[in-house]
Amino acid sequence: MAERKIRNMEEFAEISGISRPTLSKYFNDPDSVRTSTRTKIEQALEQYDFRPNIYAMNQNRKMTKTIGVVVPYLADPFFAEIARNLERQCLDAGYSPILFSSHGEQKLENDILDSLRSQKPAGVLFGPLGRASDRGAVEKFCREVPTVFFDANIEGVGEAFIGSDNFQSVPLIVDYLCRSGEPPCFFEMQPVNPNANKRRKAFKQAMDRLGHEPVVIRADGDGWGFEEVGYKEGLKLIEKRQFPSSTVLCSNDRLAIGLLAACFEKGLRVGLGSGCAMRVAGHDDHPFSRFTCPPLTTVAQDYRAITSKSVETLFQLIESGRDGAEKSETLFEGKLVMRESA
Amino acid sequence: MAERKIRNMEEFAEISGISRPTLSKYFNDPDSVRTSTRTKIEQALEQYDFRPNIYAMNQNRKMTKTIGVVVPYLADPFFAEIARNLERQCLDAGYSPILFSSHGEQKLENDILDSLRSQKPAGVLFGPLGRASDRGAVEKFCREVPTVFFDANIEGVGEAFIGSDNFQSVPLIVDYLCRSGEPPCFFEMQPVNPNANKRRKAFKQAMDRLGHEPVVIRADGDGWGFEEVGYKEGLKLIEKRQFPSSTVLCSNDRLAIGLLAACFEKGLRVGLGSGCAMRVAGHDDHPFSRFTCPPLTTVAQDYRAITSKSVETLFQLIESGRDGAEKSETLFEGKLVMRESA
DNA sequence: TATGTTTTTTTACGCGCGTAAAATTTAAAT
DNA sequence: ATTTAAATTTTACGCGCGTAAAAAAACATA
Repeated sequence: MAERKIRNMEEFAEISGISRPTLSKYFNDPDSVRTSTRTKIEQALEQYDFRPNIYAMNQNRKMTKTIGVVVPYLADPFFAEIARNLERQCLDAGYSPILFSSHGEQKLENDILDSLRSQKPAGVLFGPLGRASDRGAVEKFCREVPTVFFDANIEGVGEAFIGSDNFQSVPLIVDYLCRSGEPPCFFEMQPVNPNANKRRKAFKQAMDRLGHEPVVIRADGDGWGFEEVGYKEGLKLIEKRQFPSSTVLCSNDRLAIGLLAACFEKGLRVGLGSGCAMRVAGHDDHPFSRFTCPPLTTVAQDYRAITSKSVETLFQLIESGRDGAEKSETLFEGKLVMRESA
Repeated sequence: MAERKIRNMEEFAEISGISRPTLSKYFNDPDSVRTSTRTKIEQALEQYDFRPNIYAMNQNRKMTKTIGVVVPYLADPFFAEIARNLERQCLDAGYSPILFSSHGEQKLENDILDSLRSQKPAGVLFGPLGRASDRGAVEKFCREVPTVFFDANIEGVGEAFIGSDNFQSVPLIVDYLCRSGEPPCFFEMQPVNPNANKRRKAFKQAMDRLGHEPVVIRADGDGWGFEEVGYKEGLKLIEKRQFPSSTVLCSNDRLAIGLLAACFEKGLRVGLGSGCAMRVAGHDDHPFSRFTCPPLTTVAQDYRAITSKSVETLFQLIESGRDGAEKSETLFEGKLVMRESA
């Protein structure tokens, strides 16, 4: 290594004995040059460690090798995990992911889209805020940049959506709860995205099908501090004895975590055994749900599948060009995760 | 808005009536032009929405407006929170933060530094892996890019370090635990960074000072799956009745969360009241610690202060240039957070 | 060896903007 | 009104690389 400092591709062409245009081709796609020249380049690369100036590279390329990854709320480990998987898969495919979090704020989401647009990314993997998203801004963005939505859909926008099949996953756990004890009520908060709405609907359908009255409790509070809402509203409801059932299916795990804290504070034992006053279940299999007290029964989203499919879909889109095909939607099934809370 | 599509600064100069070099100045620093011209520009900007090509901008600028933010493990909400604060403060100061997570892997951390270097950032806010960091790679990086370390220090590298004063925070909670019940033992895992070591030392010192035997339990397991380690090792220790004290001070909250799960599973009631078999305390005031069962007694890191100071320090560094000054180190005090677990 | 095909080299231009220098205008101060 | 300082315009060049076109070289095939 070392020897002379290489300042640009011109100099690297000199010392490697390969012409600059060929080098340019190589750095754009290593497989686009003959193997013999490729090895020559890579040998020189080991000796002199040179990296082309990314700014000069991207300036005239119609398409960069950048992939934008946008999640609605990064402080949620669920999205952190998803982001991590998406990042890695982009990296493996030779792209450069850049990660953004909207932190639950519309303004931030719009700013991200703006700054993203000016980076001319090859494509974007977009987990939108949902209800709080600025549809107009998102539409405009998607017209310019190939976009795959995950987690939450925005109808009619973007090239594809990959998510979970709430109409499969929710009945799954409703069935389980009904056959193992008192039929559940549904505990939700102000819906932040379409998933929340679908889960409520799916709950109602499933309960109807089983011949039970579907009772939904809507907690006050909004934003992305789900645990807080679950806790505070849980406390209130317990105090007023307003839970219509001792079995509570929460719209998501984070809400359930908050509710568990409330139950604990109120001395209500949660679980299935005798001596338990309540059962609490969630949805998503949040990374921390294994460590709640008691461990949370929930239905796991297949986020491996979701991330893989999202990335694959985007790459196909990028390689084949946007051929005006209809938006594709892929939903993965959830798996019941039985733990001690219900 | 709209009318004609502006393709570059040249065209924007035409329609705005401002010369291109002045526009260039404006986009680099809006305050560097006369207010009258500034308003002219901003009026035109509202009409025609034009954004200079970032790649062309950064190509020849010696210094970009980019700030790298690197955290060791983003799936940890503690770091997610820190990252969020850092991001926002960079944004507010007119810089563009780009976020990276090393996901606990040295290779990834090195890759990040590599890709970061090629982006010529104005500076980097760096939360290193710690023990797993590649000192040589980090040193090399810091020679090229102004770097402020936070959370974990790497001695002798970078321009500044901002973190918590473990030798204040740990005695704080040790004192509390000792005066409110049985003196604690210290539960740690393979240290991932200097903080872990310092906390152990601080524990020993504090116990010595109070005239108690300082007993440390080292859990097997490494990596960043702290809850898992705390849970599994906790189970083992409880089964074998090897906890030397019924009061356990954990090296951090995530470990404590795992231990709480183990206690719950083993039917050990945690808390201070009568009828409680154990007391468990943590360190950091992790965002989820409020929602554990029971809520976790811990000592809060002042991450507001840490992030603010980190960003301020970096900006000073950037503006004043690196004048070979000695590395500065700032430590903030922790605050005792008494909840029900101890 | 001759032929056709693929790859590389040579040459040359352009991208969009930074920036330096000199000329000019504007604002502030006397 | 005059002087002085500061900001802006004009002009011009350069950054590092993408990329197109034509010429040359390398390879494949018969």
